[in-house]
Amino acid sequence: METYVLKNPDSFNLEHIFECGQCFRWNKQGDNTYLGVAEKYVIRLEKKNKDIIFKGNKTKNSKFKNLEEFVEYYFDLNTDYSKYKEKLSKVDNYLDESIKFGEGIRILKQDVWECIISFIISANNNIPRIKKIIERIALNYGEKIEFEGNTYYTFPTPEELSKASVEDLRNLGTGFRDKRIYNTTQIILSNEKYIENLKQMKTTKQMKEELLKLDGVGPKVADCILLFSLQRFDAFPIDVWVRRVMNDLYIHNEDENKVNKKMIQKLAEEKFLGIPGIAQQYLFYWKREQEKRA
DNA sequence: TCCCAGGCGGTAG
DNA sequence: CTACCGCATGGG
Repeated sequence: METYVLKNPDSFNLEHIFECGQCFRWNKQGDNTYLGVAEKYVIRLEKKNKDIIFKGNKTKNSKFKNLEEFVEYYFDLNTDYSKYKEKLSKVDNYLDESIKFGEGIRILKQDVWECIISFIISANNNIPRIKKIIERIALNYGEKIEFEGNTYYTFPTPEELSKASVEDLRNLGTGFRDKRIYNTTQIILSNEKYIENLKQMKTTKQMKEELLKLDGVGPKVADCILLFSLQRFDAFPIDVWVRRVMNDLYIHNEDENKVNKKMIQKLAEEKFLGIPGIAQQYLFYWKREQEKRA
């Protein structure tokens, strides 16, 4: 078991980070800590006074030297969010308010492969069920990690997941997404450098075109992968919540379902100073929490 | 029972 | 190119 303490961090609120819709494997515990599995680590985060205490354990296959190194990477600690918040706050009162509401949001640097499969599963699905399916995949095909006397499972590698047949995937509750997961696993497995090549591409557009070739990856899923695992802050995933908040604030169409995606995309590009992905997270979190409390 | 959920792929026009 | 439809599954 490893421990790491982050002293008085800026823009770092556990609820904001883990409930803003970017991840599926982090869960709030009864004692207000957050517990999750990421890369080859299982980690518990606890806020103590102004500090964040990380405790975790990993498998032998982690690419990271230690917990500190992983935390620095995964939570993107070298990115200064105050600068983004300052810029976006000036856009208008809505952004200002949503940033005040979710001031502690950070966009995680999640594993690209896990993100691809997770968001393929997200299509026409609800969040509790998405989380359950991902947990079942990890339980059946991932690697064990012991922590605090309990057993956790990593998200499987492409090699590990390739052991699942289409039928196996169906039996995990993936529904019609079974073939998409299977096919995409095969594509990525057949190109050893797929992820590496993707990361090296120069433009977001180039990356997106590549992602769209994968079975089960359309425009929205591709944008989620770009934003949540490839640090493409110019990606702007439009889901029902983003459509709703953009319509409510800027477009005012009677029927939000009739609002054209292209119109929203264009508006985001014009308004959000080249970092619409970050703006999206504040707006998404703000809107969803409002709705939950209503 | 019916409806919906962080879309996508396929097909028709 | 856009518009629509079917899709597995489980919870409300």
